[in-house]
Amino acid sequence: MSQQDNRYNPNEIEPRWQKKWEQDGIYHADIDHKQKKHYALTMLPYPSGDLHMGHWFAMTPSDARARYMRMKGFNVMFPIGFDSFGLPAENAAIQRNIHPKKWTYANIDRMRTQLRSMGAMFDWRREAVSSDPEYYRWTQWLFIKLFKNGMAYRKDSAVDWCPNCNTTLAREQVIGDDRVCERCKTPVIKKQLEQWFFTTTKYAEELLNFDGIDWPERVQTLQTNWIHRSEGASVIFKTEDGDPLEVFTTRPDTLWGATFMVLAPEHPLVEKLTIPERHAEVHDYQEQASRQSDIDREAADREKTGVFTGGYAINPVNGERIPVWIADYVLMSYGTGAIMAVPAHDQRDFEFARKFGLEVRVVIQPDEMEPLNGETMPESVPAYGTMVNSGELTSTPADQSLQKAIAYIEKKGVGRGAVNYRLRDWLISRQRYWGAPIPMVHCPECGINPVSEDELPVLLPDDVEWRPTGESPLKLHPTWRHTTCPVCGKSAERDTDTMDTFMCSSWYHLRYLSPDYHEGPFDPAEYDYWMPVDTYTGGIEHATMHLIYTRFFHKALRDMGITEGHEPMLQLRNQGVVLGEDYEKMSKSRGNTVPPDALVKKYGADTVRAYLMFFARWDLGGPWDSQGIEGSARWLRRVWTAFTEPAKAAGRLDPEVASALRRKLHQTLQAVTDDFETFEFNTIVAALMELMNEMYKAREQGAYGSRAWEEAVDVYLRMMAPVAPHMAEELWARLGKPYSIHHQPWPQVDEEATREDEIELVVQVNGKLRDKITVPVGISDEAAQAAALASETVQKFLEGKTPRKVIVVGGKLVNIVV
RNA sequence: GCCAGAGUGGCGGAACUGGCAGACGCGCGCGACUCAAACUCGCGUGCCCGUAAGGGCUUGUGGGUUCGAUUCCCACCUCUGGCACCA
Repeated sequence: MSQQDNRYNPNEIEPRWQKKWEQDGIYHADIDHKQKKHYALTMLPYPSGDLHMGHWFAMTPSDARARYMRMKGFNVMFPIGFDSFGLPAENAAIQRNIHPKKWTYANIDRMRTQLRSMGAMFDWRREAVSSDPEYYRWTQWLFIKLFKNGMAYRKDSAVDWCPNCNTTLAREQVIGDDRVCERCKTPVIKKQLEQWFFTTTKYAEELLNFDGIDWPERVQTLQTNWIHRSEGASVIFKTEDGDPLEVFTTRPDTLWGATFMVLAPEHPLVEKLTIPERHAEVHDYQEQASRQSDIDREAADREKTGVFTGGYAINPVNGERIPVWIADYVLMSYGTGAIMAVPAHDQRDFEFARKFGLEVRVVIQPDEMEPLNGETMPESVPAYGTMVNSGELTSTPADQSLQKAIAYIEKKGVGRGAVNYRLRDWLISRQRYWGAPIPMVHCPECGINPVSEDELPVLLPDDVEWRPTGESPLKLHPTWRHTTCPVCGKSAERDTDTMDTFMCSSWYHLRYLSPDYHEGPFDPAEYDYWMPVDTYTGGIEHATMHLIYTRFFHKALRDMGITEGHEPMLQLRNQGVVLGEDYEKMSKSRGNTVPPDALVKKYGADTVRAYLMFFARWDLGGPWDSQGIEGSARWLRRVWTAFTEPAKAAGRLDPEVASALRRKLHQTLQAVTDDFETFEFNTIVAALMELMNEMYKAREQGAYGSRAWEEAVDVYLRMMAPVAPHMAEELWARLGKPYSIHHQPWPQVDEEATREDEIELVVQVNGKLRDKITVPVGISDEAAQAAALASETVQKFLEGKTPRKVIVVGGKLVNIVV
């Protein structure tokens, strides 16, 4: 072979193997009941145009892990697809006057090529594209199923609206302190609209339960906080007219301290409660509140505002007549939109009471405090204490007050213990074009009914004006919305909204099972074999969106008999974010993006993969370092040289060197195996680098060509195959080993070989390292102690004093205390 | 304010169950190869004092437990993320 042929040339090697793997279908995952299955899933990408570093960082370690599992003997399915409905396609259409479909599918084509360049083990036969009619047909079918089972419903309410995207958003898609749109970061506003919702709240309690799934603590916390369960009581007050006015409270033991009530300005009873003299004022306030953005309205430090309706309500525990106010600090969207105000024990109510001169009545007296005085107290006491001024319950101690209060209201029939959640139902309607049409028909006679299943999919028309007007583009289409009622057959109108794209991604893991299946969303045989997903990888930013939706979806489908089991994904692992070299988030506007394509061209995919696994902890991510990648490139070149060029120092091999090589090899194998299990990719590469350094030394000491060397090469290539699949395959082939390395089993650790026969005994005097002595493994504690005391250096530090105590840590360390 | 997560050399990061802090890599320094540069290879590289031998210090800060703490406990500081007038 010429010098030229021998050089490591990833640009020649990588496409060649990719082509061969594809031709041979070596990554096809088919049902095989003789093998244990492993469904490895990486979050599907949105086809935004180019694969960026974030995709590589998410996918290549996931791929390496999937490859490892395959070598461990699992039948691994690692599918890929595209979450291809969504706003960017429309925005591109508007900016560049190109059809969203054309833009999307061109991007998909480009990204397929880029994804192939990663050399991942994707089974492309299972690719699913959510904007394909054969995909969204089933998205629509699932919508209808949910509707028929009472889990999709319409509601008129104040919803979040993004004025830039011109569409409604789900509560989860409004983010941060300043309540901005998840996609475009524009502050959202409220609009009163009738929209479709899914009953996610029905599963609030179950979603809090993570038993049986191995998900990061962090995600569990985020979801738990998001769902925000609070325990308390629901209590029915009555207006003077006798209308029930239900409130939720976490402190039913403070009911006797309720000195007024506050309703959200939008509360339906406001109109009726308001006396004529107050009508104008109340109306003005309602107007003002409705115009305010959520940012203003929900700013916690804002001074309380509100107006008195002139109406009164009756406190059911003591029959007291208390004034009813409206204020924007009470939200229509949480609880019942009405609260009982207990100013003595709630800071918000306290501020409100002081501002408007309302009574502050103490009903809880903390045991360790001076008696509280409602008139003079400077702030509320959100307390734990003995009940006072509370009728029959006066003197109830703190630890029983809640329970007694609930029993009391239940006995009186004015309320009951209740649980409330912050989680809202999932708003699914979007007033945009590039999404799955909601398969419902509005008939003036028969109401709203689903399209009959055999007419699915309700196709998205190509010829629309997609400019965002605030109206659904489908509504503006001259003919599309006109149809006939599936019930009476008379003319009727289609729903012109499309679905939130999170709906498409809530079940894509099921479509991967059988993307060409026509009898249902997935083939039950495939489902039975592959589901649930064993390992799911993706970004943490989806914790309260996609990951809640997909869990909800699975549970809803389970209750309809479509899926089985309680959870769709057993194990979840999150990767962090690759930052730019300036430590800032990579973005085009900052100009700090690093294009993976250029790096692949310069270094090869294997180097890019290796560096992405090596440069940071996978779960944390970190700043890119364009010099750092040289280290990974160097490593691979060293491997190449070590395995392709004969050593200069061939010859006799010292048995010591051979067993040291075997020891290091099997120790590394142990470490690499452990790290694959725990997703610690950076130390996998580090361990392989370390072993290579040792192998270089052994090579120069005559190990080359020996049995130990052959074993090391064989095991080394298998270990690196998940990380650098192309180079491993190429070297494997050059060494005349059977195709393909990716069909080889993961090597077995030889425990015997990992054992050291000598150790360095660490000797400390008063906890400080003073000497290291080489002793045989398995040395007795007595012998270790004797050896330590015999050390000259130790004697020097003992300064003739007698040891007070000697601690021997078996085969590791001796600490002499004087 | 509440709930998570994280603070380790010039930099990215390592360290199993409380036992050699700084693996591996980047960068840097010295050397080999080369006419030269790049590549490659070898050696060194936490900080301070010291010519050296050697010594002292060191995992955000301050305490504690322990023979011994990056690791456990308490308090605090900083950063990141989430939630926040949620009754």
